[in-house]
Amino acid sequence: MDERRKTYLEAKSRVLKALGHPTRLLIAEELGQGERCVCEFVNMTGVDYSTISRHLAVMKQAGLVEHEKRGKQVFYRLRVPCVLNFMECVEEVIRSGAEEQIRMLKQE
Amino acid sequence: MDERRKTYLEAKSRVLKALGHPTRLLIAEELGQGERCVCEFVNMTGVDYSTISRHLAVMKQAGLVEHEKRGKQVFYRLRVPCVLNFMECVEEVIRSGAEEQIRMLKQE
DNA sequence: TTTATATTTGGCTATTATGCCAAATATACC
DNA sequence: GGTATATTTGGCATAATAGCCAAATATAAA
Repeated sequence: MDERRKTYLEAKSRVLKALGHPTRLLIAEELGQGERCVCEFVNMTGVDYSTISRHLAVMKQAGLVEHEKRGKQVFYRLRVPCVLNFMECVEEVIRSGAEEQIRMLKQE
Repeated sequence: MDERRKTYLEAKSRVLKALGHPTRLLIAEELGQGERCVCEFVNMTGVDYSTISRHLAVMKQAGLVEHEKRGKQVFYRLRVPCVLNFMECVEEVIRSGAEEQIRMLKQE
């Protein structure tokens, strides 16, 4: 496999990985509704500020979000909203997986 | 946050996480061209059979792939090909991230 | 039935990710 | 300036991932 493809696979998988955590996916989905401050994610999830802050850093690093400081608060937004379009297909994967499970159970 | 959403976020993030590794993403992309046996991924990547086998198990568990044994070989295929449609948007995230990096460099 | 090939699993180690607490920083408000 | 609020960072403990080797399993072929 050539080096270029390898590097590109790493970059692309970093983006997908940044969505591959329940809290970060929640953040992405919420940002789909518009910008949010860090505190809103803290309230919504009940996890520590420091944890949310680190999740946001992962998402920033992957290129998913950008932020802006206004007053005491920091507001985050989705840089590329098309990532939310993944969800329909992801849901299909889950449905299809569930059906498979059921089929397997019946067979045994 | 209600329990149902939490469970759903976990399922969805598991799917994205299963694509969030360079080797597994390569596997997904290759399967986009048609079914492949395990040995092909081993040859293509140079990583151990045992490692590829475990990556495939992660993808199976997430609902991304299914397999069929024929003779000595096991063939894998994508269960839900729409996951490959993510890539265009993922590439946009990367481009947009790169542009941001350049902008930041110029500012400093 | 022995042998060779393809794949998975057990076991281990090293690396990375997650999450908390406490401390640092930044900003508004008094 | 002092205080309160919002956020990030350092430090640490624990858990999860990734990858290898060796061994187990399955199947075909000799």
